[in-house]
Amino acid sequence: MRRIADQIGYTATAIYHHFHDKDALLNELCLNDFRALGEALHQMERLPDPISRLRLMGHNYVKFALAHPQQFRFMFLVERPIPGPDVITIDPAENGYAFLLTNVREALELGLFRPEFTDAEILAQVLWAGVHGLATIHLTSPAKEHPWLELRHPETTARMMFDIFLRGLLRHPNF
Amino acid sequence: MRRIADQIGYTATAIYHHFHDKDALLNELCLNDFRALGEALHQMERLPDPISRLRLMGHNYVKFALAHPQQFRFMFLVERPIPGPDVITIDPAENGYAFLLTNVREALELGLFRPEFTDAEILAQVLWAGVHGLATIHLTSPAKEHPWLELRHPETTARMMFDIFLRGLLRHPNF
DNA sequence: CGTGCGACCTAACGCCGTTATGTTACCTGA
DNA sequence: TCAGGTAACATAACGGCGTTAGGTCGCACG
Repeated sequence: MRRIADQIGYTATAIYHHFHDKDALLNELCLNDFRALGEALHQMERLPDPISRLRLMGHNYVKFALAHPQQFRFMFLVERPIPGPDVITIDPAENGYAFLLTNVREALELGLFRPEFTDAEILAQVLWAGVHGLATIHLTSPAKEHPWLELRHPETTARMMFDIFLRGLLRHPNF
Repeated sequence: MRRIADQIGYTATAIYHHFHDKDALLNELCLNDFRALGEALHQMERLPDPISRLRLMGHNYVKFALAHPQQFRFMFLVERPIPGPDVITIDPAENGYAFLLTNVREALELGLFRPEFTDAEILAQVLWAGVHGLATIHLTSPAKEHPWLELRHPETTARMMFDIFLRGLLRHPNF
């Protein structure tokens, strides 16, 4: 808090007139990052094909994590009292998960997936887990330090992951 | 450190005679957890089929994370100076990733995967990312607090993830 | 013109990791 | 046998942290 205060030209106590405590401040900053991620995800030329949109979303997710490692770590890897239900909006334009869900639903309704897949929620979570795990590993792994782990280029790995996922998911894989 | 010392019946400074600083102590504990994870992963009836082994490994990974959330968080989600290359062994029996890698290699050599897949390392990382992301999401998500995210049962999600992965990977999916 | 209030400060509290400086019990070699 | 070294602890204190109590100042408003 003192260091933040120094950087913005105030004393630490001044911050407490605007935020209840450190967590409240961090949550506010974190919420900002979530909005940035949501924007990064749905910021794409409005592709007609939901499958292409899913691909691009995954790509953007990994790209965001690698381009803004501090923010990503901050959003998902730092233990912090979770913000109340009120602060995270449900608008797909801002909430990345909701946006993912609508795209999965669209693909489901178009009958693009194999018939055994019917639950959009669980499919969305499988897809999210894939890219999230990839991002997390690349952000937290002691990469260069340990020769037994040769981390492949994240975007290449992501592309391969999408290929595997989609071949497993799609009724008629066209690649 | 003071609280740890209290719990073990010593003063905080006594700890500094056995560990250089707090990080050294935490790294030692963390290493312990990594060994436990490695053991949990390769602790399976020696299945003849590498695909079944991969499935079971993934299942065990998620199960470990959910059964020992503190340890898992501690291993992967807590920022901490990374331990030197010397402390993590390369023996597949202890190192979970190495064990994953050998199983992927075996499946590759048996020609179980589609021909476009040749790099064991990148395949292992895709598989790891999947279960790791799933575990991470379930350990860090504000789950019940946010109605817009209906987290499905992790083991069910994991099974569906394996099905999708394997259908995308295998030359002859038999399910 | 007085009052209230928001924005900010100084000083201090209690907690934390860490260190300087003992103290004690035991082992070891002449 | 005993002097000296050493391992295993302790006490007291340091600096830094988040946080709070209390005070100052300027401005809006009846």
